[in-house]
Amino acid sequence: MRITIKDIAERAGVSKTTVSFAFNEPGKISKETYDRVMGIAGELGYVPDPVARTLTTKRIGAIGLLLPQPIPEALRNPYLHELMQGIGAACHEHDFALTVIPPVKGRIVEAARRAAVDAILTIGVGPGGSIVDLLQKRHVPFVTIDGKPTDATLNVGIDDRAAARTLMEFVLGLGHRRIAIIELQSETVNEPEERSSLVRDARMAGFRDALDRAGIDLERDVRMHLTECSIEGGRTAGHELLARDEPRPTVAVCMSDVVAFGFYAACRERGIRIPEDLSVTGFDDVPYSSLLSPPLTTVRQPGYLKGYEAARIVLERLAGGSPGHIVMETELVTRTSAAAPAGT
Amino acid sequence: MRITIKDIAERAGVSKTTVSFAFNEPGKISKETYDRVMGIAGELGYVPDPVARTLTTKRIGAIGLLLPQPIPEALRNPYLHELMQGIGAACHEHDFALTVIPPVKGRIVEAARRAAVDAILTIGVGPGGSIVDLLQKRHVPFVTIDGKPTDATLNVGIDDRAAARTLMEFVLGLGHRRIAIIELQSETVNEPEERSSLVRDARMAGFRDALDRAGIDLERDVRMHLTECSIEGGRTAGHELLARDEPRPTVAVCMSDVVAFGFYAACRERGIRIPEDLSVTGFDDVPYSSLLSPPLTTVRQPGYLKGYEAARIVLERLAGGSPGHIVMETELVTRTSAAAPAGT
DNA sequence: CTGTTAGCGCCTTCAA
DNA sequence: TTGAAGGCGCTAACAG
Repeated sequence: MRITIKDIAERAGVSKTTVSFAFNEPGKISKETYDRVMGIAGELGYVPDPVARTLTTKRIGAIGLLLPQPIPEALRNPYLHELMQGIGAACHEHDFALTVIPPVKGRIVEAARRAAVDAILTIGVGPGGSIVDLLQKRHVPFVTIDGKPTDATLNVGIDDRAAARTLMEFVLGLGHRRIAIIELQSETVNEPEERSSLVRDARMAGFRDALDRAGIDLERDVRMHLTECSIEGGRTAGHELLARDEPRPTVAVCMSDVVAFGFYAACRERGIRIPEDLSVTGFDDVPYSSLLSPPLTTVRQPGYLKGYEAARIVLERLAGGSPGHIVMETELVTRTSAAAPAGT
Repeated sequence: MRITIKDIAERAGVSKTTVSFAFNEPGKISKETYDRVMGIAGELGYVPDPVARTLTTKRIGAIGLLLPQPIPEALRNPYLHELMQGIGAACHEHDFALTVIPPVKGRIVEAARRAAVDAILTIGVGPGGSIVDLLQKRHVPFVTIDGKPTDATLNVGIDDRAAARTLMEFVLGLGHRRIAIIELQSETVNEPEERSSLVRDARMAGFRDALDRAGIDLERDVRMHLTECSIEGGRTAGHELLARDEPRPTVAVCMSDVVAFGFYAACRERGIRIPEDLSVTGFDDVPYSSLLSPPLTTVRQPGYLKGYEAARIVLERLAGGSPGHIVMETELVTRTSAAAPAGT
């Protein structure tokens, strides 16, 4: 049997209220009672139960991060680490913990239903989903990251489409015409309706914008590869692409830096030089992108800041405020992994 | 006002129990009542409160990971990402969430005190600490990762000392005599008593074992650099070390891969070639270590598996089992970042 | 199959 | 400064 506030009260010959005060508002009781109560609490090893406490205070001290995939998969993407660091920074300011919430039995709504947190951050969730509906019912303030800004959903994001277009324009400007796009496949865990990836769709639209203008038909002239968002995913895609007999693309446009990393590995394993034999680009600009050889040409987006701002405004909401959407800047970072195609 | 089980019960003309059954054990009530109850719940937007539920079920569905530092700092080390992926895999099997718990006001005990979780994993906490004491009082099962196995604390770890010795022996075998060790500095957030780093101490002991045998005095002949465990920390240490006038060390032995990554950056910025001008070694063998150029010589330890096993056994404990300590294997991974010193 | 009655452990009015 | 009583929202016996 755990020892409770009642035990301490009895042993100290005071009421539960007094014990509660001792722990929460020591100023309200005399030093003598305080000492006596705390002394006994120490002896008996009493620690107030955080859950019971939450039931009345309505604060559990944690903000939830709703993941579209199981934790191991999700954490393979260093971009998420950036996001989490930013969220962690905001948590630090408010002494909050960060609860990472994976789908339950493949269902993200179910996870949202049972999450014991004060506020929630979602990744890539659209406004139409049942998650939004649920969170509203629960009265848990939430903010979407890389979602879709609407009246009903507060969002922190970037203009993925414009950023993707800029990147593709740069690639085209280099002279590339045989292009491969390494696209992110949807998580397999969610229900079909929730499964569309807003980010992927927006980036594809941006690519298409640039391609269209250059007179290139995405469906016909561009080689598409679907892959998991991880080093291994990129590596596999790289091998698949490089193993083909057809004329090799001159550039691999990866939808995420981490995928490009895997691509690097595949290239090395096959003796393909970057960028001499093949140009590679990424998206995100995580710290490793500048460490690899050659440094990766990519689109920088402020992952840390996105996480920080998202957490900050969801906490602001929790406190009764009404912050607005946030759109952040991106920047094309040209390094040496992408060059003009050979024979130009 | 939130809507509660009571509202549903009244509206449906049944007792709270029935509503509870509808949500938890639908088999125990008739289909008709079930439909009626759920219909009303749907209309009114009722979602059972996870916290209230926890008060009686004694299960909140989350396992806590107690961090010795604020989240942003801690997450700068990719080794932690590995650990978390493993923990996440175990969470997945049990439909648990993972609550990352940073120190509260610089105090890790305080964080442990208020964490609303079913079980706890700690990183690098010794058995003597107040944390262990507290967790025992709270009756929260816990397992230490990279801690110290004792009767009172279940631990999952490796033999850091032996691994470090093996690494240093390898370095010495290569012929290096001017050695620099890039050591991890303690987190600054914790109270002095909690601040010692078991891992760092064990690895230093291992280095010393090897050095002693080679007749090298660690205090006198080895250059020590303290640094934060991050890319930036390694980069800073690298610049400090390389900026000196004295004869440059021929090898930099980093206590963590991520520090070595930063060292790579510093070397590149100064035009120092690895390993021609300077050998570099790491510790952990995270995925990026084999992607960088040159691939990093390091000690592999199974981060993912450690996380997985730690979470698995703490959950086993939660379920009433009595698992034992786990010691995992390490392996020296010799790649090309370390070679014989120039002029050998 | 359904309802009644008790708590779970704590905080918080309101009085004293 | 302290105490008594009530309630937070839910589940868990135990009846019926």
